Amino acid sequence: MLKLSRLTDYAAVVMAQIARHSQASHAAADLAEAVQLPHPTVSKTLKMLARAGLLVSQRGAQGGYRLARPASQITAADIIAAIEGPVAMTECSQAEGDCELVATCGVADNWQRVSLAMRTLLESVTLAHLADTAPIKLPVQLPIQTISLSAATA
Amino acid sequence: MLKLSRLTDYAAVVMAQIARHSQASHAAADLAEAVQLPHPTVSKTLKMLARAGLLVSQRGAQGGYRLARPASQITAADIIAAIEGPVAMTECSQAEGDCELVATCGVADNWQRVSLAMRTLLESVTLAHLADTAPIKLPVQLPIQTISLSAATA
DNA sequence: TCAATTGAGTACCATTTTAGTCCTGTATAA
DNA sequence: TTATACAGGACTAAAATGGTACTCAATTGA
Repeated sequence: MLKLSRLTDYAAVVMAQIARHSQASHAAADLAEAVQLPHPTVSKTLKMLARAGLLVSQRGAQGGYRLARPASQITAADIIAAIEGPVAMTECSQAEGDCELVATCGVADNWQRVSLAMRTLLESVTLAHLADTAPIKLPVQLPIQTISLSAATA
Repeated sequence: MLKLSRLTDYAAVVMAQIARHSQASHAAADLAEAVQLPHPTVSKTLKMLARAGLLVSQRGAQGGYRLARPASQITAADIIAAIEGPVAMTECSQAEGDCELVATCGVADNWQRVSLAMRTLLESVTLAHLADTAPIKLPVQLPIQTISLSAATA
């Protein structure tokens, strides 16, 4: 379904939770309680986010996690990449030359372009947007016209 | 990695192959040969595409598969949906009310908007685009500006 | 009417991915 | 120095995915 994995979903929720109180340090246990998810799973998610450089961790008493940079500078693509790896629609859009079907495939190039457009879209959504309880406005009818796909659009 | 499943990838390749010779009927075995993939897998993919109404099948000698409608009227979203189900980023963007974490989640609405934008993007890419050996031009820098995400864009 | 062709359907197995748990180690602050 | 809290890794269970095999049904044409 081209879905995010559950862990990625958790990551977004947890990040949003932290972003809403970005001054404080958040212990894994507190976050787990706040979002009603199992401790170990939240903990694992936090570790992945920290390793990806989106969070900084502080050990010891009064320690916890904080955003590594302002919420407006963390994108949805960052969060997804932290958990699932780089956003790419097909095998061959990640690393080129691995697919032995290139000759008969014939759609690789175009998939990569679509993939790129999706990545760009996800990069345009920031954590600040996600954490905002007021819904972001997405003029969803737009892309059809604005993202020109015809070869004529040189 | 927000990746397509391998079967979906196959589906796109096979559809493109059919689209390039849309007059003829294509036997599963021929297609498998053309795209260098195992027969049974291609066969399975074709059946899913046919059930989704993207292909029509003809049994018996000289039978095979043909496009149910012109390639320009079949979208990437159609193909993905045929194999993986509807494009949706999170559990709750498919059917509402199933997630018992709504209260603590706080990002559901915004994810749904992002999801919708992605679906729109995929709907704007047609099989005709994919099958075209000439790469489609995607002005990938555009969306950041054009797809306004700020709440100010009422 | 019969045989060859070709898709339909189903059941099944192997593999991989995903999710979740647990345990031990280490850094920090009070 | 002790309680707190993250780090890391090993491990298990469950689910999704991918692939195979086999049988049935429909169509064509000799």
